[in-house]
Amino acid sequence: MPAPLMPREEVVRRLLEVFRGHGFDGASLAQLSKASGLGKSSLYHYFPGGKEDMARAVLEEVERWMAAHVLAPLAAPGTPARRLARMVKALDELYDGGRAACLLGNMLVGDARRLFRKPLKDAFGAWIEALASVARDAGMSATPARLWAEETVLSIEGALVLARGLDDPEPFRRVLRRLPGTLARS
Amino acid sequence: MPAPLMPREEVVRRLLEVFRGHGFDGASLAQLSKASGLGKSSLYHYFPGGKEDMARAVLEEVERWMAAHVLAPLAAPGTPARRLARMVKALDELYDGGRAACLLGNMLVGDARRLFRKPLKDAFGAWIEALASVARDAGMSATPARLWAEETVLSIEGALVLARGLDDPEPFRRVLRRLPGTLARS
DNA sequence: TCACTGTTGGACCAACCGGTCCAATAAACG
DNA sequence: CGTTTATTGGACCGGTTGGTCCAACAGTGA
Repeated sequence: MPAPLMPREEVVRRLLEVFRGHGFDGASLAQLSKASGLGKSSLYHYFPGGKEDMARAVLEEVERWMAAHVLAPLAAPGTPARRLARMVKALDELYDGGRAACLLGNMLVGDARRLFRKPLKDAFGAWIEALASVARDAGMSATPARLWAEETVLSIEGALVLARGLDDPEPFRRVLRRLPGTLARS
Repeated sequence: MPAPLMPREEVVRRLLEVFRGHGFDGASLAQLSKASGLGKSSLYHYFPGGKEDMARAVLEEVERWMAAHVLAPLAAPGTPARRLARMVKALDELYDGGRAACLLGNMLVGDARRLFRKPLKDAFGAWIEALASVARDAGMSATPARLWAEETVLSIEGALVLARGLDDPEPFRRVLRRLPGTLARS
């Protein structure tokens, strides 16, 4: 029983890059195979359900990543500003300073949206709830906290779209830079 | 020389719906043919360059639509608030109250982004410039006006993403509702 | 009426799609 | 060392892709 040459986690991470760049429909098995360095057979060994399975694993990886680098820091002890700052730093890396697209956002296009409606909804929902919790800790009452949280996620997603549209990562960086201030000012 | 049964404009509008729902990669010729009611041959008569040509025509149609329903109202005489309100109304219809996706946004995924980089950049750029002009008319100086304009576009795009992610058009409606106020307050 | 001509459907094509299969491999164990 | 077995590459499958082609069509002008 030979150990796998590449840990499944690493495979998933490579698949993620393909889906993130091309979306679900646009990601072909040939690309997925090339990017992962695995033959089709090995790919189907890891993911018996084919492309849909791969995308599902990628989404779960994103959920894990979010839990570790976004939800956990937001829920950790510390001042709201400090907790937000840790999320900002993680997002800046995840999105390569505004140069990379959002996997979740790209999964909302075409068949993928129907296929992954629930995990997508849950991911956005969890993110918003974690942010709202921080806002409440900063003294906001429930409803404004929720609205601020939605607006925050919305700004980040919108910034990624605009950054790709204008071919300039600046809008994304500006949104991240301003983010902590929006909490204090509200 | 028989007149075309369907004006080219109407064909393009039908193709738009397919691209907007499935993105460029996800839109197949079979879907495009069915949605337009045209056989492949007729489709290639209208668009000799194939799918890329169709997408280009769709993008041009969007540019025309934007010019008529967004840029023109924003540049028209009237108070800034009134001009903004007219754009808001148009956008609310275009995006079906937050239930429909953004064609421009979906064109940023996969090969399409490379293919249509320039028209996409121009479309976003023109939109932002028209908004910035309104902001300047409202008394803002150049730089804040530009920032406000970018933030406005970013909020709309982000709201569309979030609305689709949460499966709830409310974030989009809220952004539109609040939009006029953001100008006054800045 | 009839030739003309822009338009049409759909057969057809090679290439690629997602997916299956199996012989060959190579670490672990006896 | 040989057996076992999880893992592997890649040939292969039917179906679909984007794209081509052409015979038939239907208004128009003479």
